[in-house]
Amino acid sequence: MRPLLAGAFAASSVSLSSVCVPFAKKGLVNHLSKDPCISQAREYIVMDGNAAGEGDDNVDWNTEDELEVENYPASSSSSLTPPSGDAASGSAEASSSAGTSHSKLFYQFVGMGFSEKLVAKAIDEIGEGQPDAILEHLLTYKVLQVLENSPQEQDIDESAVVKEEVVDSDHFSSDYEGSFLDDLSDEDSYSGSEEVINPSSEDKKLLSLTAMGYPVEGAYIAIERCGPDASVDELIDFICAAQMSKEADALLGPEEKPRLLNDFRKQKKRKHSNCDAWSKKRRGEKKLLHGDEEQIRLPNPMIGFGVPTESSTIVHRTLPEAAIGPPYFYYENVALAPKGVWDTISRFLYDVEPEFVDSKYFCATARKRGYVHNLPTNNRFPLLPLPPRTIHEALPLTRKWWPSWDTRTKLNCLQTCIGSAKLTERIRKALEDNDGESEPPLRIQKYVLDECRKWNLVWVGRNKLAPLEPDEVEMLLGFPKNHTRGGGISRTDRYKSLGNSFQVDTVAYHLSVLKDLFPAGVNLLSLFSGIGGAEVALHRLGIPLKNVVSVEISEVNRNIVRSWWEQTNQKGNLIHIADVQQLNGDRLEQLMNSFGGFDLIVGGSPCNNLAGSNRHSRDGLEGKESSLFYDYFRILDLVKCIMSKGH
DNA sequence: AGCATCATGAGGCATTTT
DNA sequence: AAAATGCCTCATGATGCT
Repeated sequence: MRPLLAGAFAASSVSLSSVCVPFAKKGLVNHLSKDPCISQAREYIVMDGNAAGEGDDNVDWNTEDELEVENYPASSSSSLTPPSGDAASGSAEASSSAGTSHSKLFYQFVGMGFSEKLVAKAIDEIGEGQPDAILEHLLTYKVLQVLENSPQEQDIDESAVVKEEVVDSDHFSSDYEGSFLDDLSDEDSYSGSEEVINPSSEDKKLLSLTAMGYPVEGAYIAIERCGPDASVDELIDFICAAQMSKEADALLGPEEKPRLLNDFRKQKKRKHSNCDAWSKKRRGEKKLLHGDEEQIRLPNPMIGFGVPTESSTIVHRTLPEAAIGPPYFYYENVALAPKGVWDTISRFLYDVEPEFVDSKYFCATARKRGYVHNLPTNNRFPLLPLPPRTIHEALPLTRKWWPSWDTRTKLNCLQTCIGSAKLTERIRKALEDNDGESEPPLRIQKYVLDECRKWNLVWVGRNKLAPLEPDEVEMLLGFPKNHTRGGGISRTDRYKSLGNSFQVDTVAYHLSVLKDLFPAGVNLLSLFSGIGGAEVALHRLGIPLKNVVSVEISEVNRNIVRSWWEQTNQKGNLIHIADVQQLNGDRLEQLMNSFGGFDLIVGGSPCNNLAGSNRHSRDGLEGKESSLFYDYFRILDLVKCIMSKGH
């Protein structure tokens, strides 16, 4: 069910029941009722000016022209340049605002598997303020449509799919039909003729359940697990049982000792096996046994597909067809995201298994991150010289004051804030109270160590602890000294920009395989560039940067990258773009035409709604900033389409 | 307005104990 | 098994200063 889905939006409109499921599950429905995307949509309507009142007809993004535009990222063959010539040459404001207005709520529903036309219509009729109502509407509409046996909408969708097939035929080639059928049938139909029948019954059950007040996601999961033959009563039983024993998830792991890699591959094999064989029955059994859906789990130790220091077995992996480049892509975010986030990310990014790596295997500080990429994994090599691997090596001056009872050898994750002076003062007082002894009491040791670990404090004097200096953070993360210094950036912003950045040695190790592949250099699209972690990594690897399109919202960060670019005597071109949401297909195509496409797309989208340190708005992938992940996917998919079109 | 400073837990996994 | 404990986390918002 997966490959096509991520491959193009159009695919998601094929079959509601099979495609919609993964996106309707955990969190999405709930998150939709939160405000970020909705408020943005509201803002847009207000700004748009022509939405006088709640009228259905006045919202211009539902006109036919706009629908044409909406379709272009999906059915790319029809037009990557919108059909209306004036749209291409139109003002930047007009085209970009039309693009951004759909990017959140609209794309979320489209991502759930509803056709763009349906979604636009539903949003138009109901309004952005009631996402749940929109969802219900979409489900109801789909069911009614099937019941009434009016294939109009489906005809439209299928035609869209046919277009897609033409475009992506080289990607899917012989595999295409298999995965496509997989997508359509998924759970049941052994022959294409049943496709219409069974989904309808499932949808009917779904509608019944939701009408009875059961949550949509629960109903979906129940149907998925109990199979299409289950009665409504059975489904209700399942939902109740699931609610009563939520801890069933915990059973997921024990016997599957091997790391995530193996789990994941097991899971994936079924998808790539022939479409007929792996029956829903088998799948249902497994899922019933294990409680909830299979989830991506973090490996232990967190060394991904291998790190230079740990002599591990060489890992081979098979990428899903849809994931294979060009271009190469590399996506990064925090490993310890809320449940289900990485499942969603992986699903969008062509079902590529995330590589979870802790940078403590590369340097003196921990940094647990997940990387989704389609790069080769053999013959990687690390940056030289190897960075210091312990605190003592990295910060030799602290050794003199480091007490024996502080057994830390690695720092914890470098974040965006540092410990306060009040805190280090409190610690100093507590230590001085027992200064006569050779060692402070265990209770004090415990207190001090807890604070040291929490705030990454280091010993700079007798009883004196301090947070790291910005240049020390630069060094630990693999950036050149003073990389973020000067040029109008404040100290606070330095910590923030650094805390949000890559660990260069880690990323460079992954990107090192590109050196042989692109001896003449790469064209790089760098989304959410920040302070240029990817650029620095490639440069230090000795991979020439030919053309770099860097998208970064923060002006101080852009200045940092610009400054670095000039100081390192780059021969290529650096093009800065501020807002990732303003980057549309036209602009991309224009850029790519000028230098022949991108070789690599790198990006780490905002983590602040995912990170554990966030007390206020850890809203998950649908959070205000973290939902920009969907723009990474959107742009990556656009580039893929454009690249395949060009060849 | 910009900057620095400070206080503010929960979620989730792993490990240990009961 | 189940409960308790340990441990870690690319942060936000309020406040006061210049």
